[in-house]
Amino acid sequence: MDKWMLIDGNSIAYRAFFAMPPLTNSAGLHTNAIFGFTTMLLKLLEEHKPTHVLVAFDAGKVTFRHESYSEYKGGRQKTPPELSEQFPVLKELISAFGIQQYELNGYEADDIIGTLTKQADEQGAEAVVVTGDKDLLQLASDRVTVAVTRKGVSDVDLYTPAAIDEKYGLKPLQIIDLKGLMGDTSDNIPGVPGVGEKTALKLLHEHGSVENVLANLDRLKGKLKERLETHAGDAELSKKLATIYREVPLERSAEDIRYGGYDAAALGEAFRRLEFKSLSERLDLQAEGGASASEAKAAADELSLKAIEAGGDDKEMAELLERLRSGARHGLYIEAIGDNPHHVELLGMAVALEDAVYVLSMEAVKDESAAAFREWLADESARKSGFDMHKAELALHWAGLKLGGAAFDVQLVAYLLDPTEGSQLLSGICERQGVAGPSSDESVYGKGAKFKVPDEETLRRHLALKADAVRRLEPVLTEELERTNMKELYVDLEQPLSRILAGMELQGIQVEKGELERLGAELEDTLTTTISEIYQLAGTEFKINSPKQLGEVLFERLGLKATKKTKTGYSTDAEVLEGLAKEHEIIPHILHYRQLSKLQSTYVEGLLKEVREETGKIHTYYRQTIAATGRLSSQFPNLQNIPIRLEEGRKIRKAFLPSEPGWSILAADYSQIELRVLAHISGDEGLKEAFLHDMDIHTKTAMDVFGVEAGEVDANMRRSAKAVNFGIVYGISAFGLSRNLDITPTEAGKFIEQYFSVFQGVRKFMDDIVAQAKQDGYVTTLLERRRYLPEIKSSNFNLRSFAERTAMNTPIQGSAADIIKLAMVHMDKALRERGLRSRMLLQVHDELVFEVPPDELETMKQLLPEVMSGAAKLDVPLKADVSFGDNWYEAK
DNA sequence: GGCGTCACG
DNA sequence: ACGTACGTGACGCCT
Repeated sequence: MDKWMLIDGNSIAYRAFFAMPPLTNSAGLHTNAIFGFTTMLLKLLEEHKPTHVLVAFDAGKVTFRHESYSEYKGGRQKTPPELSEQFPVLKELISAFGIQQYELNGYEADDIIGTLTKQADEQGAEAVVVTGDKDLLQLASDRVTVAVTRKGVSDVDLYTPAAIDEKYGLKPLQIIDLKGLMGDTSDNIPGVPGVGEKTALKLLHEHGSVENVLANLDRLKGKLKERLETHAGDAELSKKLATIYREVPLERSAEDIRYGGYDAAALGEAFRRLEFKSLSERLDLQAEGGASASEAKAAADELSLKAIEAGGDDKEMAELLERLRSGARHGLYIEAIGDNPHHVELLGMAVALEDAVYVLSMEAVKDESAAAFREWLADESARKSGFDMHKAELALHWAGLKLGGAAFDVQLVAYLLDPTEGSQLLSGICERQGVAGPSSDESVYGKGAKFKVPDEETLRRHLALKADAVRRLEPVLTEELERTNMKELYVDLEQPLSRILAGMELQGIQVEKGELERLGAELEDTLTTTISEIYQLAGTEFKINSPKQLGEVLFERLGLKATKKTKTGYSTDAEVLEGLAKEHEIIPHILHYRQLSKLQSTYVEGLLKEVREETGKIHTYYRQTIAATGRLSSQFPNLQNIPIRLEEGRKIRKAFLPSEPGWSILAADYSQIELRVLAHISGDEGLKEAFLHDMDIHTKTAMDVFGVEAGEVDANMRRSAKAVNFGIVYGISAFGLSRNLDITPTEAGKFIEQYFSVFQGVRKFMDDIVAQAKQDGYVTTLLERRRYLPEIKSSNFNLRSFAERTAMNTPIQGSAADIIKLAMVHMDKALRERGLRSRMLLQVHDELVFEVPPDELETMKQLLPEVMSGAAKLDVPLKADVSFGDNWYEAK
């Protein structure tokens, strides 16, 4: 039977563009969308073996839809130039594939595809529609399947009418009604405000269509009814806009789009120009009967999967161990479910070898027959390749198991290769690297309330695919690390650090619940009186924590003047309130309330919930693959934002203690590390001079900017200079500085100009780094950590400006992060070499916190600042100030 | 789940 | 003319 494949060209190109990391050939042409498109195309051709193929594109800016709604697709971001330049090349490539493409003025690709599926249906052919846009689900029928890309491009979900029914409980055509109610921001289709997918589905399950919903409004009530009444017209219009037109006057016949395979010579040439080496090799291999990308996936599907269960035949276990002990290249995957690794559920693990994947249930791992396997897991000298072994190490620890010898971590390496990639999921990493991978966790487990562990067979297969993906990713990622000069950063810094972090987290920090509870009780008292004062002054009771209600009280009931608004209403943030402080007696009380309630909910109640009953300790989780600059982040709870600036909050730190009697908390923080880094990388003579003489940098800046002597710098001048210094580190703008100092942008601009005329090396650095980012597409830190800034070439002012500030800030913040990470690795080594019992507990970006036995206090007071300042050799000295006490509060 | 707010460096 | 300072995480409210 004939099978037509109809591809929504614009949609897939867009998806590919945003799913792939930036990629250019040596001529400077961006190629990531083309690469993603091609990877997907190859896979689809292999999987579906279509007899007819067509790629449809949108043509022109105006379609018939604009006649009924001129705002259609309005407000949409302009196609980034990095993508537009790829379209002509993509179209050539599609021709080299021997595939027909088609566009028609006044119609969108959807309409062309809709018309063709109708024709396919009439001719009794099957069709598969490929798109990134769920709107096209309306085309599904007995013969038409819609393949929608899932989080990127290389994976698709196949929607038949049955699948649509299962997922949405709707018939394909009702997708139009769904969109009519929900709207679609990306196409500027309004829908009904406040109606999202959930509400829309509920309405449609009950009434079937937009028209029926509107006809039965009397059966609804409240806000929803109101909104549907007000926006009935929008809903009807939106439905109309979402309806695909299936009578496009096409000038193509079925015969025109018959697919006869690609022209190897033309395609080879196109790949060479694009510098798609891996794709080229795959196709060459394919010509010789080797494995193509899609065949690799097929091979993965046919993995030889060996399930190892508790009390089972131990022949396979013996076989696995023998091969692991011989150092066979492998991929290890340990499935830990849950966000907090100190409280996860382990579902099993898998070890992939070249020709087989062994999947072990947790019972099997804990079984007496698996003693040798556990020994291998724990063996520090047995090199392991895995995925997020940091989390795995914690999870296994709490399950009474050890993980040692982590040597290659796919997640950590993927983070280094592109730290801005939101979540480093294995499925996404595979996609970006063009390697066959597992389905997304979400599709296997579901999410949120629907989370469910699947049947054994599905689970085993999922784990097997993950372990196998890890095994196949290792060489690919290693090559990437080398290409980007980050091998050393990984091997000598990030990988060892991940083990140190796990150690700190497992150690935990002692917290005295009694102290928190005392503070909580005090807060409670003050809160109670503050609340009643606020109610009294407002003349009404309301939820002070609700910005909506607070706004109504302040700006409507009390008639204060609203100075700023947010998306949803009045802004009531501290800046606004401080501006109103003199206008009404209630304002200081509200500010006070805010401060106390933050302390109570986040720091007293929040922290109390995190204290482990058995040990009285809090175990945070440092995340090494989140921050785009290379910093760590801390979760469950966040111990990097414990109050310090205001005395009331600072008292929280009294609850953090050493875990052994008589020990001390020792802390050391870098002094002005970011400005010292700036002095180093900019080479600015004035700035270097200041640090070589260990001057107060803000006073020195004030002297130079205001042209006065040290004695003439008053508090206000120093404050301004300090703000300028912050601004410099953040990637200065007159607007930002003006807001911070509460002066006009013009005045701020003068400050900045004055600063740059004194610190000319800094100005040069700022100019150069932006130019370099534009040229290379990325910036780097001291240790070659990389951050891509594709938006630096954007034609959108905001996006571009943001990227420029990031280009200035990331080398500074990121190098500072590199340095303290180095200090952690050096410190860990120093402690072990000297046989010290002191323990590293916390890192707070420029500060390290230890617990120290009394007999080591003197040693540590020397050693710690020494190691920290010696972590990197810069053109200016690094300085660390050390302090200690009986708790974290006292160590100041 | 999105938003506003606020804690830290 | 544009309209933001850089990097994070947690809480309460509201829909």
